[in-house]
Amino acid sequence: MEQKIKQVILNAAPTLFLGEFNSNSIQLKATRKDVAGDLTLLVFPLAKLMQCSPVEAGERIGLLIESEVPEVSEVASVNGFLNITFSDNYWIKQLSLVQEDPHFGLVPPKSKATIMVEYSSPNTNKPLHLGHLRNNFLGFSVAEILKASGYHVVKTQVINDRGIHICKSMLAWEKFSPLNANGERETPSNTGWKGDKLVGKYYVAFDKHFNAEAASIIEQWKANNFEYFPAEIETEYKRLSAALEGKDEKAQAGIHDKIKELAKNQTSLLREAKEMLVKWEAKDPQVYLLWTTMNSWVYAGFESTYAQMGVTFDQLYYESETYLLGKDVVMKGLSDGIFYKKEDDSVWIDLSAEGLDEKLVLRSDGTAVYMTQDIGTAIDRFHDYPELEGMVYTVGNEQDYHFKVLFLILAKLGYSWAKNCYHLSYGMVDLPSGKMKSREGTVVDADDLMQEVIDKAEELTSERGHLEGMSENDKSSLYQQIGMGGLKYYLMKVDPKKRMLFNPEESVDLTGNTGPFIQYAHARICSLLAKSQIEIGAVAPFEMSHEEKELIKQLAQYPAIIQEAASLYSPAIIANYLYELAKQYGHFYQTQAILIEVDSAKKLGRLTLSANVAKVLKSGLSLLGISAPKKM
RNA sequence: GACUUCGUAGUUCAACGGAUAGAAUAGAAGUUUCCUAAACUUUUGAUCUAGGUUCGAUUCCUAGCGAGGUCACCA
Repeated sequence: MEQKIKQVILNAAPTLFLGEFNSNSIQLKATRKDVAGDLTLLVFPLAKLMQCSPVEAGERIGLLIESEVPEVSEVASVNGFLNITFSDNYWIKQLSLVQEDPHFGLVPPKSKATIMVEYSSPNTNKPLHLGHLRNNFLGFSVAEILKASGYHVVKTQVINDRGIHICKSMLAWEKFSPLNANGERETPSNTGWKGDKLVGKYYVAFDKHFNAEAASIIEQWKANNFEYFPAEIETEYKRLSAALEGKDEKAQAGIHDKIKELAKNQTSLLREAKEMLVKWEAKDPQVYLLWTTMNSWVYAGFESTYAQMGVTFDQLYYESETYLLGKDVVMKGLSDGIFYKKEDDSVWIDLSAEGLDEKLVLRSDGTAVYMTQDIGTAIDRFHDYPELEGMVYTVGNEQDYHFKVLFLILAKLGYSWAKNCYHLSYGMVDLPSGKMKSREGTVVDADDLMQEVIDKAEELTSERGHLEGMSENDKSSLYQQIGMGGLKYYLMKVDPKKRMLFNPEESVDLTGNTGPFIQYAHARICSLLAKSQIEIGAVAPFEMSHEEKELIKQLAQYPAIIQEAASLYSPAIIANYLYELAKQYGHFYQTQAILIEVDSAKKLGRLTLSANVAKVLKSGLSLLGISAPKKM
C-alpha cells in the first residue's frame, strides 16, 4: 500500500513539483496513535518543491491520493502532516491475509543463501555465567530471525579448548585434587559435581596457589634473598623497587603490578603449565588423555546448560583443530605484500591508512595468534559451506577493535564476503552491585540463575496459575517455560548494543513489560478459543471498533518488523513489538465483549482477530526462543 | 594519554531528523455478579551542559562534564 501511494505521487511529480525532485523525499510512516489516520505522509520536504505552505501542499496531495487510491477513505492535512485513513474493507482484507497464512510474516528461503551465526564460544575452564546467557539468547534469536527473514542459517560456536589456561586447570587437578578411598582423584561421577563446575574449581585453585607462590617469591625478594633467581631478575626487581620512591599512589600500584608480574613468571606452577602446553602441542599421550578426559567433563556440563537455555548448534568448531589455520594465508599475504616482516621475523599488517594501528598477525617464532586463527577459521568456514554469504559473530563489545581489524584484513586479502561479516557486538551485563568480576566472586552462574527464575516462576504460578488437571510433569515444564521466558525476554528486550543492568528482582517479575505478560496474553486467547467451540474459517466483514482496527494494523506490521529485526540483528525489535501487541490486546479484551457478544458477525470477527493475535504472539516468541504455553 | 561506545522520569528501558518525548516499575486513586485481575482504567514525573546545522534536533556537528570499553609476540 505504501508503494502504491508513493507511485501515485511519483506519477504526478512532473506536474506537482518544481525543480529537482528526489523520490526519497516521499516519506511515509505509521500515524501516531493519538491522531486519526493510518498512514502519514511527511509534507515538509515536498512543500518546498511545491512552493506553498505545508498545509496547502498536504491538501493538494491529499486530494490526489483520495481520487487515485480507492482503499483510502479519508485524508487530513494537519500542520505539515498528511494523515491518510484506509477503509474498513481494506483492514478486513489485511486481517484475512494474516488469517490465510499459517506462517504469516515468515519468508521462506528464496535462494540457497546461507548465513552462519556464531555465538556462545565459551572458555572451557569457566562455567557459563550471566554474560553468556545474553550472548546465547541473542545469538540463537538472531539466527531464528534471519531464518524467518528468508535465509538458511548455520548456528555454530568455537570451543576454546586449548592454550595455557587449559593446562592450568589440568595441572591443578593433578596437583591439588584429594584422593578418595579408592585412590582416585575427583571426577564428576565420584563427586556428583557438574563437569564444567569441577574443572572450573581447579582453574580457580590454580590461580589461588599461583598467586600464593608469587607472593612468597616477592617476600623472598624483599628479604633480599635472590639465591634461586637469575641475576637479571634481581636487577629488574631492584630497579622497580627503586622506582617506587617519590611516586604517587597510582604509579606505585602500577609498579607493584609489574613486580607481581615478574614474580609470577618465576613460579614453578606457571613453568609447569607452560611445559604441559609444549607437551600438548607435541601430542604427548599422557597429557592428551588428561586433556580429552577433562574436556569431556566440561562438554557434558555445558550440554546440560545449553539444554536448559534451549539453544542448539548445527556445527561446532574446536580451537584445538583450527589454531594452526591461517598461517598459510598469512604467508601468502606476506608474499603479496599485504603483510610485512619486522627484523625479528614477526609478521604485521599496517592499518594506519584506515585509521587503525599496526597489528601483529604472526609471532616472531612463527606461531599463530588469535587474529591468525580467526582469519583461518573464517576462510575455512567458507570452504565448508559453499553457499555461505556472510557471518555473524556474537561477541561482547570489548572485542570491537578486534573484529574491525579482522574484517579489514579479510577484505584486504581479497575475500569479497568480508563485507558480509558482521560483529554482533553486545554490551556488558552489569549488576546493581557493579560489574561482574570473577576475582571478587560476583559472577552470576548461569545454571544457578536459571534454576532461580524457574523456582520463582513455580512459586508465583502455583499462587495464581490455572493449573487444574495438569500432571506434575506438565506443571514443571510450565514453570520452566515461564521462568525461562521471563529471563530471555528480560535480557533481549534491551537493544543488544547497549550495556544493560541486570536486576535479579525485576528479572523474575511477571507483570509489566515482561515475557510472562506476553505469554499470559497468549494463554488467555487459547483459553478463550477453547471455550468458544467455534472453528475459524475465512474472514467475513464485520463492523469494527477502533480497538479492533488498531489490532489489525499492529498484526499487519509483523512481516516488516521481522525484516527490520533481521537487518538490524536485533531481537529487541521483536520483543518490543510483541509487548505492544500484547498490551493492545489486553486493552481490547477488557473493553470488548467476545464470547458474550450477541451480534454473531462481531463475535466471529473478534474471535478471528484473537486467534491471529495468538498466532503472531506465538510466532514472535519463538523467534526469541520463548515458548508460549496454552494455559498458565 | 590515544581511540571508541554511551549519558532520557526516583529506577530500568523506548523513540528511520518529524506532531504534545513513549512504556514499565515505584507512588496516588479506581475496576471482579461476564470470556484467565500474571489484567484493565486514571494520575504524578525526564532529554548532562554550552554552542552550531535545519522549516523542525533526544537523534547530526563542535567543545566541555560524567560513565564504560580497547590499546599484549593473552585468547
